[in-house]
Amino acid sequence: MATLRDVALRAKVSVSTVSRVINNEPRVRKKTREKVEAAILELSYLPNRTAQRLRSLNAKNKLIGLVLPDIQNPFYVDVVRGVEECAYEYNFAVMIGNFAQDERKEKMYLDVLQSESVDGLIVAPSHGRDQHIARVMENGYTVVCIDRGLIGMEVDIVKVNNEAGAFGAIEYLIGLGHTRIAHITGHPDIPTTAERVAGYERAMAKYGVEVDPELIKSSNSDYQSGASLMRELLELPNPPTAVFTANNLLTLGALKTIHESERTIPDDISVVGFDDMYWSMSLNPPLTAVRQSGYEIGRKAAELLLKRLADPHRPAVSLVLDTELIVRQSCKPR
Amino acid sequence: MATLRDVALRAKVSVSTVSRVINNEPRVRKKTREKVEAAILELSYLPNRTAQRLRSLNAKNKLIGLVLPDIQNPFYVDVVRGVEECAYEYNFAVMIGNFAQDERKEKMYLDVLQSESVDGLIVAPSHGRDQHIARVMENGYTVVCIDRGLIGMEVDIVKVNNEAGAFGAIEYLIGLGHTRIAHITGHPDIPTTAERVAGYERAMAKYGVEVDPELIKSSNSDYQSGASLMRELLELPNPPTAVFTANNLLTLGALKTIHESERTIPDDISVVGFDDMYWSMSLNPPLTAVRQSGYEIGRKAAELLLKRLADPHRPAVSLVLDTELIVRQSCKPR
DNA sequence: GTATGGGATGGGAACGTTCCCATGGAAACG
DNA sequence: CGTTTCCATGGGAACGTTCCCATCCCATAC
Repeated sequence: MATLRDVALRAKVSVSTVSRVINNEPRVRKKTREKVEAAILELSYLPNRTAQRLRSLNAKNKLIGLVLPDIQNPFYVDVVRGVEECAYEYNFAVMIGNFAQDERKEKMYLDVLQSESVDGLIVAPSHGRDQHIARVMENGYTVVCIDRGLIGMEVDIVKVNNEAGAFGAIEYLIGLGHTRIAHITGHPDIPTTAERVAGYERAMAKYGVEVDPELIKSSNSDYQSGASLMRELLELPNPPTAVFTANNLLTLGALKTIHESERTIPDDISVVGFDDMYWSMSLNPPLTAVRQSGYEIGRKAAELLLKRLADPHRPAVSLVLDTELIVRQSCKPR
Repeated sequence: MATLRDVALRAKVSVSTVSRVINNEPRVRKKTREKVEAAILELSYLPNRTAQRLRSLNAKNKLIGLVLPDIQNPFYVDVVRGVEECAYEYNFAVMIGNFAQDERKEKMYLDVLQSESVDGLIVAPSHGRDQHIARVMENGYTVVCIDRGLIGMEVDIVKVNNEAGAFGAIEYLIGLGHTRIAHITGHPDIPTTAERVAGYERAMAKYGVEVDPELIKSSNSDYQSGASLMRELLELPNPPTAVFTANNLLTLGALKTIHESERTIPDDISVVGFDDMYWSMSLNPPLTAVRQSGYEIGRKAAELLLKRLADPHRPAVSLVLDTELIVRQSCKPR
């Protein structure tokens, strides 16, 4: 591949001048610039980003890292879209690491991205006391957290009001006359889990509905867990009449179990899921869900990161977006 | 961040020696190695991959690029998983570019990844005569194509037998007594589209079912197109009794339209989709689909790439995986 | 005409590595 | 004991940029 030097030789100018041209610096005579541009075209020269990055310490790398817990989860796919679209507009490239809820893998990706000298990172911490991310911040990297905060750290956060979202879902179910409302939650260490449980409990308390501890189930935040926890609930001597699932994957898993058990929704059991998907209305039945826009979260996070890159001394911001209850047909009055 | 030099100073050895340690070269005395390792730990040193990459021309960068047409499509998410898992095992990092079916964006990501001096690329070409990818190969990069080939190029390919997959789906529908079978296909320029249409036509021909051209619809390969093409089909004076949708997104879009029109599947219309999803059984009704394993495709592609990196002179391989018809409940005898 | 200034350009160090080559010393051999 | 060999280590150039500094040229002011 052609280098700066090749272009310089071809255009009969110095390396410095070519560098100035590709960086759009004003101090280049029009004629020179044209000569250089011609040479660039002829050699189909591409700046070597590796060398650029090695050399410059300013935010010129045009690369941001995105570290996600689970790319299988459609929610995070939306986040990717949001981040990417914003980054693209500003000519930033995005490097994605998917750690699949595996903390070792998370650390590995964090290390790799630091080694790549990214300008900044957008991360969904595996839990609130994520040491690895704290370490990254100590190393001077700009970080924006999504979905989950970081305890005791001054850091930009974009998330959703999980407590209120869950509260709304439960309130809705209670309004339909349900009292035996189960909650399939995510992994207990994930901050959003606690927030969603809190919303559940607050709603139950507000309407004086007793919380039966055996109706709150948790293990992991994945499809398998959703399926198996739902099975446990259905096998209870006094099974729930409604279930609130704490994320996408859990919802899908729970639906699978319910369908396998030959029960029908919402006649036998009502379902509200956290996380909406664009194809939720094609589910059986069209799913009533608490929508949080992954796209919006991703986009805002990227904007925040880019802004902070421009002004590192801006105080940390905590952006809490609202959720919306999308009522479809998976719930029925009791 | 600590550099090689810092570590060298701390361990009282030369930079070269430290470099040897981090590259596991044998020619280092045990005592020296331990000294260096201690220093690395104390300074929590991370090799700067940017500098490593700049310097070394061998396949030591441990970075592969993955360029995908649409990360919204669950199929490609599975591909990502497959690639990533294989890469992780070999300590490679993956850099993902999602070009959202936008050729300009595709070129941008291809350029960026070249500029990043990746070791190799896994790409799903936007179409069979993709000039951009050809250019990348001319530049000497190792490329593996997935899902779609590259006309007239000696390149590794991992794909699925689309023609046979489609054939099987149509054969199944004909076996149920359907004759007015619509086909909602993807973008006409995408090679897989043509292959799937060919399978459709071969099946129709084999069983002597007349092909009504107005039942073959195409525009783009996305959710919106699926929805609107399905609408056109339903508005036909003599609507189809079955529909075969050529991918994931088209299927979901078509389902949306059918549900909105208050028709029921499979009573009013039977549906077979290309692409299975882990939650297909939770759709309304559980979807009959042609399964292709994105995970397997991604994994094989990564293996092929890594192998070729080790042996650049290996002749190009074309891996064609089989599809499988998963019969659920979205079809009914006519 | 000389001095002053500023815009355009070139030269070269530096970024953090790798890798070739040089060097020193211990072991092995006669 | 001297010579050879080999292993462990160090020195320093190179990778392709950026950016500081120096230089040169030309215009303007005196």
